[in-house]
Amino acid sequence: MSTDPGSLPRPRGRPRKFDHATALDAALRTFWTRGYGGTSLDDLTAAMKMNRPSIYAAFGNKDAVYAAAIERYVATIGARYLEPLQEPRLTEALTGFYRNVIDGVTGRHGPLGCIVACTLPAEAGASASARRRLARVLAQIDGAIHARLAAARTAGELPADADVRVLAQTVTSGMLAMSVRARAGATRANLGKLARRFVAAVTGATG
Amino acid sequence: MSTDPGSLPRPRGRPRKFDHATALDAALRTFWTRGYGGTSLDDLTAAMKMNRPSIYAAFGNKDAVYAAAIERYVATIGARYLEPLQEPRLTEALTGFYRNVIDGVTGRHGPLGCIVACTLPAEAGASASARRRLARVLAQIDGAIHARLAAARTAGELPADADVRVLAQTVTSGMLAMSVRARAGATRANLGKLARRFVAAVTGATG
DNA sequence: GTATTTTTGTACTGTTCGATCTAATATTAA
DNA sequence: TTAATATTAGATCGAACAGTACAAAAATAC
Repeated sequence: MSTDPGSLPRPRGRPRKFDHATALDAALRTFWTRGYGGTSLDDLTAAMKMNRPSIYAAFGNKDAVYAAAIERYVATIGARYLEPLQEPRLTEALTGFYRNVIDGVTGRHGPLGCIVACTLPAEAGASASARRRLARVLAQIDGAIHARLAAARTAGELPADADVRVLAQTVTSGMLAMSVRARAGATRANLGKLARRFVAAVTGATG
Repeated sequence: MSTDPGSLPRPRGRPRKFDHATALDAALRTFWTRGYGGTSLDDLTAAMKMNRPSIYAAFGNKDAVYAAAIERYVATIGARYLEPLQEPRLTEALTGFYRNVIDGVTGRHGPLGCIVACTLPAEAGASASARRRLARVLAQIDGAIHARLAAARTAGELPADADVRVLAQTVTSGMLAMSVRARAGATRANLGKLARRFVAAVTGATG
């Protein structure tokens, strides 16, 4: 789409050598692996293939790159986790959710675990902004799952008196735990069993 | 007990100014709050009230202090979490487990969350030893709960075909998630509801 | 062409990092 | 008292850190 002849004319100065999204993905991977404190600007310049002034001009300081990386993770990989929630039947929606989570945290497409569950809590202990960011992301996921469970309750797939707020937090909790376990080296098969247990616990099936 | 007249004679040189356990507790609190990468040796000297050479003589390097702090956490606070598992009835055992977890992670006796769930995963992404340490602690907790669930199954409190291995991982998963949620500011009341849901999910009660 | 604008690449800033060297200090043993 | 021993305290090491100044480079505008 950048080669669209009808798009805006090229800007004035020397053209950028980097692609914003590609560079941010590289930064994401680095923070995801090494955490915030374990990532240096030399690590970032190497991974992003940008020199320091370019990074500062494009993103701000190190904190801002980390924040942008978290947002990128949520908008891309996190969003993929939530996609299966649109499945018509609740059991399949939750099973698909966990399937995508397990696929995302077991290292096939990136580092082990999830950048939110594995690196943000470490920063949240001393940084109020990190704590707020963590709370916001958790609330976002809880909210998305809560909406799906409320719909399931309306559809009669859950008891009318089910506390869907707590159930939604239970589903998210399974995801957080799987992320930490994957970071420790848990196998896909093991996490799959755990996922079935969580699905059964929420839908009420006897697992 | 250090004033016991029958104890060993005082060692030869200048007496130590610090108490080992007290200094380690101070280091634990610091790592727990700020994470490994966020804690500097200046932070440690200030918290432990020891100068650098004394820290190095007593513990080794920064990594060794962190490792000792994790072990101290597991042996003291972590052990307290597991104590209620000795309750005769499974529901009370698990309820007590989560009660102690919530008490431990919501900041009344220390920083928010748990040093294992909130700081170790960040290091585990780039450090094989941290990953092994994380895996070992998780296996330890899973194992303790597994033993309790196996006993409950024998006692008829769980179905004979219950997969107590996965159920144990489910219980631990609840703890991990509560730790991360507490780090983000979750209230005791909220975590209490979540705990009841986890207990019900494992014991089979309809929650 | 020439001027203007924006990015790049390198060198550099002062600071902070983990770790150590050295000497003063405080105890026991003889 | 004297010697031996172990810890404390402060200074200091080279390396790594986050962030920036500055000039060369590469494009557009006129």
